[in-house]
Amino acid sequence: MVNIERAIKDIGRLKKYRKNELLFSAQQKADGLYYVQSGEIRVFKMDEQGREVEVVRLAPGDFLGEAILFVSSVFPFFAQAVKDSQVLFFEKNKIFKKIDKEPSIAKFFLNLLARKCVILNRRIETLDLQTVRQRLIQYLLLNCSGEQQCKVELKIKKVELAKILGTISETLSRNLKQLQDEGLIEVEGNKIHVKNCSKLRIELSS
Amino acid sequence: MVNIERAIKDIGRLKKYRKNELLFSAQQKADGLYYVQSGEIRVFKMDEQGREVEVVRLAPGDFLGEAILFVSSVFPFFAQAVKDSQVLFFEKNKIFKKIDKEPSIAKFFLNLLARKCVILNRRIETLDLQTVRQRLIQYLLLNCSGEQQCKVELKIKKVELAKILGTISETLSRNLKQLQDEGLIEVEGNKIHVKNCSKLRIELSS
DNA sequence: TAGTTTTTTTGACCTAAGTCAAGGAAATTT
DNA sequence: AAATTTCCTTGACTTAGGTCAAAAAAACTA
Repeated sequence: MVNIERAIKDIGRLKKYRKNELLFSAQQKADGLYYVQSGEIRVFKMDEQGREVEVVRLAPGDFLGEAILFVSSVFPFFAQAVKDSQVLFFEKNKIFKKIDKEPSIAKFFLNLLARKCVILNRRIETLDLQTVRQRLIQYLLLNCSGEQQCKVELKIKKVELAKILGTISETLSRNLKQLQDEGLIEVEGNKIHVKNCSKLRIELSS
Repeated sequence: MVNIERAIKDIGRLKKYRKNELLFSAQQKADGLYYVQSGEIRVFKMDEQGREVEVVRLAPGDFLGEAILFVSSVFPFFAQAVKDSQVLFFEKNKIFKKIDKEPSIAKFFLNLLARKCVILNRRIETLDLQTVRQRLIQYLLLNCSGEQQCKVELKIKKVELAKILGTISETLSRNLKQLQDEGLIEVEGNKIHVKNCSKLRIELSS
């Protein structure tokens, strides 16, 4: 697997973007995919009023445009560097040529897309839960470290977490307080200590 | 592309299931993927209380287990024939061997997974909309036929549609009525005539 | 066609969660 | 350390949408 990773990076071309620079715009032909090496990339859409609606933020290690590439069309969103960033750009033609010669490359991308599907499915399952409380609990359980020490350290702002959970910061704040009052968690800044995993788990499935 | 489809079907093994028969159970090792040729397959999970929670229903032409296969693990759900059904079963090993010899097969599956990602993304976008009304409008706009004749013929029960929209049938019913009272649509059984597409489109993006 | 079952709609009621507005608390900047 | 800005929490209010119960309408079955 290590060799494959290297083989793949070999086809990539290093690109550097300064803060606020656009990687690409919506409607632009998707002629490749990106891999974030450093920095931070903001992916967003634009609504009819011209307001920007953030879709996701990418950290080092994340891919961008994998799915679009293999359905061959245009990007449905914008991508912009939030900080100075380095990305690898993989040209569509190069990838396809490489796949023809090297099946393991194909398997790498198959695995990449499959994992993406799994992540998206999990996201849908979360959004399908009715209450913010349930979605928050699910988030905590999925993100807390090992069985014993159930701790979650938020690496994003609470406004962002609220968006992920399909709600707003006020409601998130109230729900966190509620769970704390019930003695189920302990909130301290951006660290959340889950005190009763099993009780939370039971609540999710009832 | 036709040849590829045929090549793929060649690796598949025809399997027949009678009504109510299980294709596989949760936790069972995912050693292949399925393609529905005829009949109807119900995919569901089981919660801690042993209640069945339906995930999706598959019609002829649908694939099942594509994503799971390429992350190599166990099925996270059950699959059961709702009617007598015929499916093609593709063994994992065979697919992987074929991919090694035939890159176009790899591309077929890459495309399949990529399209799945796009569908899942669209689903998430829908669920991210706050109100049932918005989600319903989005559904109508995405599913109505050509520009001129904006008609939607529901091929599923309204209870099912409600689930897709992340709500319940009562709320769906009320929302349909509301839109009708506003003169935006005309409901007649399972046919919905969208009378003012542009007005609906504007509402979505405000 | 009458009877039975399934699906959809309607009504009354209530709670989760959104909006608006205002304080606090952190983090940054000067 | 004071001043700003950004982020988070709280309170009062309102509403979308869920629950329960029952009626109406469709779809089957005999």
